[in-house]
Amino acid sequence: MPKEIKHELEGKYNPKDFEEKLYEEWEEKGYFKPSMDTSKESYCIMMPPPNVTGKLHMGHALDASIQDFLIRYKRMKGFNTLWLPGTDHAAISTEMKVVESLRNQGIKKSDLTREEFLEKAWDWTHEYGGTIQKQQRKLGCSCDWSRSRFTLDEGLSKAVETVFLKLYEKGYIYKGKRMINWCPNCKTSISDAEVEYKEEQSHLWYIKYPIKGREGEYLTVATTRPETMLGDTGVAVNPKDNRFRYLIGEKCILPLMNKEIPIVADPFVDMEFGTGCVKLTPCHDMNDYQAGKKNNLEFVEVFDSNSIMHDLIPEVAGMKSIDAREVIVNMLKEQGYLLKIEDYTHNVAKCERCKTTIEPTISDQWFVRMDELAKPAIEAVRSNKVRFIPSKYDKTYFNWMENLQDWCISRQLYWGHRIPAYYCDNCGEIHVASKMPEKCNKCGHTKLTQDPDTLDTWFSSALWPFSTLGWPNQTEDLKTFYPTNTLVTGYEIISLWVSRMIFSGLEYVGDIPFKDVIIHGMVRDDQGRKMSKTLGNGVDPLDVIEQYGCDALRFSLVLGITFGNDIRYIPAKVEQGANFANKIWNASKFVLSNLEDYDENYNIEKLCLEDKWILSKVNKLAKEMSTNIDNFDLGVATQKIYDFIWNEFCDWYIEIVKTRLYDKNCKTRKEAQFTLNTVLQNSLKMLHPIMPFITDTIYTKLYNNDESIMISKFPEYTEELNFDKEEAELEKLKEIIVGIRNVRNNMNVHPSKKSDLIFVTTDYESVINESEDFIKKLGFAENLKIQANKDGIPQNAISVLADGIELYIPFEDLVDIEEEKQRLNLEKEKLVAEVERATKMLSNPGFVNKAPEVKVNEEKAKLAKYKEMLATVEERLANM
RNA sequence: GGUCGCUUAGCUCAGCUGGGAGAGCAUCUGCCUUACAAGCAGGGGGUCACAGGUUCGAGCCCUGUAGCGACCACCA
Repeated sequence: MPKEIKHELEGKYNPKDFEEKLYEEWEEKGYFKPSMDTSKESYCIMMPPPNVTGKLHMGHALDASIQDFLIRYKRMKGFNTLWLPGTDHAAISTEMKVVESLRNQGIKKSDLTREEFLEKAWDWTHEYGGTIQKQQRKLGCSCDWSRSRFTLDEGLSKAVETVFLKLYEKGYIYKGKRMINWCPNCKTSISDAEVEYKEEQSHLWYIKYPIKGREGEYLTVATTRPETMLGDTGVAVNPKDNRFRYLIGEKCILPLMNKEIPIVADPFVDMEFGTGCVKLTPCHDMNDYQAGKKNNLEFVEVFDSNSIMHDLIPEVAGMKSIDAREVIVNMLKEQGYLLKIEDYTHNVAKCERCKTTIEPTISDQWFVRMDELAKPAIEAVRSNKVRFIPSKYDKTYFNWMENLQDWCISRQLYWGHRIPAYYCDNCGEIHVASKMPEKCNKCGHTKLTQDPDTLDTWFSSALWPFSTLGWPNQTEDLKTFYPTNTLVTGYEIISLWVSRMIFSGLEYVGDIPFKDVIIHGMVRDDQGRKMSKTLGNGVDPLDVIEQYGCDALRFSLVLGITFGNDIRYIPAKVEQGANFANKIWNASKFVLSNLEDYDENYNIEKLCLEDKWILSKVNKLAKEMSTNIDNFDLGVATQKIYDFIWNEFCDWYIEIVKTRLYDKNCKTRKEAQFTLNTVLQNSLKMLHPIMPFITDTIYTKLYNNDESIMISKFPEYTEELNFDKEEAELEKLKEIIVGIRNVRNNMNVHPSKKSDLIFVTTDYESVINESEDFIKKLGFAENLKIQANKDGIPQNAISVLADGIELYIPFEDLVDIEEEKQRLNLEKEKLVAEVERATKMLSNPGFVNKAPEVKVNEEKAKLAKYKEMLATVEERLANM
């Protein structure tokens, strides 16, 4: 039964009246779910999962606007469309927040058992997490919430475990001692990507290291961390450094420890910096670690993971390392080893989460060997199976993938996927399995303990494109939607996430995870600064929606967007979006109010010039927009539909057609109504992926049989609605009308003052006759006259010229001869310049011979036209 | 330090494989014309960072310079 539709819009444009309600309706009706019609091509986007702890920011709004644009477009194009949402457990980030909330209750993490802590963490997640998904609804995201996933849920954990076991079997996962970034506050290893550098004021301490067997000779090393000198096991110089070359292979004496350590050569040493000699502390510095391994140096730990000094010398044993520094510096000074102290500013590694200074530490961790995994992933992009848009990000990707270190995947956290490894309490044998083994398969001992560590949060997000579809099970969803089509994300996680999804998909599922990767920039404030808490310049998208509506925000984010570059959040652009929405609202209100007697029995043969013009335009636009969107030129597509609706449909067509609507007896009234209804509908459809709410609200009031614009068909180009001739003719009339407006504006004529219009033309008589009504209205005219020559035109009439039509406006009382002369002279000047330019181009043999013929002909036509117009102007001037 | 990018109207930005410089906002002028003053009609405003080069022709291609930015690496 068809529902009762009121074909009218009430009140002013107020997005709050309908946006939220409409979203609920869409969701209820199941429009967000894929059709699962397998005869149709499928289209799938996996939403980059925001952190459960996250709060919606402009970056999300941009991300969502782009993805929803593509999804709604493809859905309307008939694809079996899935946009799958979800959230990430965000290991360290969430754990920190939970720890903080416990602290506020007076509970320390160490007071709780692992199980108790996890219980608290889940409670916290259920209470505070997931608000971001509620917020995403306000953005109009048409994702299938019934398929929403969480990286810690059962299915995804199963995928994580499967991958871990597979990689371990293949020998790609191993456990080993390596130097990692240790955060003494979070008490976990963190990845390079989670380290940030901050400039800090410090000192350089210059210390004397005497050379063994050469009385009085010594090397001077400069260090920012004198306390680590107790763990020095070598001194390095550059092999090309002539000052020290003779000492390579010799030994020097480590002060305070009285220990012989070797002098080695290593090219990493910068001869220009400091003294050119570097003390090597392999346990507490990345470079020293590498150099230590290369040169087979001893590894001596100076302090433990809590920064408590080991008992290397009794004076500092048990102290915090930072306190030990003072003691050691004093001792060096007293014993005459300290040469000088210099002020020095340098970059210090900090934990991204808690801002604590990172301690490079050697520790037992799990790693993934990357060499074999990287190869096919590099090839996938090189062969264009996976495409970056814009393509310049290929380089970022290759640069990262070709210089990969093994990936440290273990974290000393509770919140995450626990590593499925079990150690025999007796012999220490490692068992990697999905369940705790009954007994040790080496010694038969029955007591085993699971590894306490969890996995890096990126380990699970790397599986996102297929774990969300049910992998490792061969589900219907997996078959239908994998590989997915488009990934939309920012450049900051190409290396952390995108690259890992690519090698994961290839390795585990045997196919790329997605075909196109759209990389958008960051949303910055109106001055180009990053939006940050500390600057307080962040703009909350929800506030913007509250003020202007979701449609306006979405419009502002995609208008003119070019991928790869950062964009600025400009409030004026949101206003532009709101104004646009308001314009559409009012235009639609007008259209609907003139459609009350709409009936479908219009006569297609009776379509007027302007009807064909606008139908032809909207028809072509459908093709252009599709091409643009298919090429991911979303900004261009948005600009085009905006221009069409405002500058063509509203400013011209509606104004033109008013005379036919107001006259109830007009013979072509029905055709006007048909055109209005059709063009408005098609425009709304094309705009829908950008501004979903207002378009559906209006669409359902118009005359059609669709339940919602969401499930209607995107307009397709059809040859039947291509009217090139009529388009050109109407453009000519527009030119004339603009000419009339110009004249009147220049002369300051009040709109209420009407005049006659005298057309001098032979070719356009029928066109002008047919369009008489609107030419009169838009041209402020009382009467129209058409004649083949200039007979009887008042001396002081003002001329307007268009290609093929001459128009005279007899402003008897108003025309000032001098003014008109001036105007004509200006016109003449312009035309002379045009003729000169065209002549010059056509007399240029290079142009005539080498430019495409079309261009040359175009230029010839222009020249002829300008010459003709110039002759007319000159004649008029002569007659004055 | 390595890599990539940016510089176009007062502001924020478009400008596709080279073929007469565009939008929005701001500004100026005239209009409350029965959808819309959150509007309508018109106007002004640009040596396309600078210097060379290629070309018949350069905002667009090449080289260099200056300023800005991002990513990666990180210096004891």
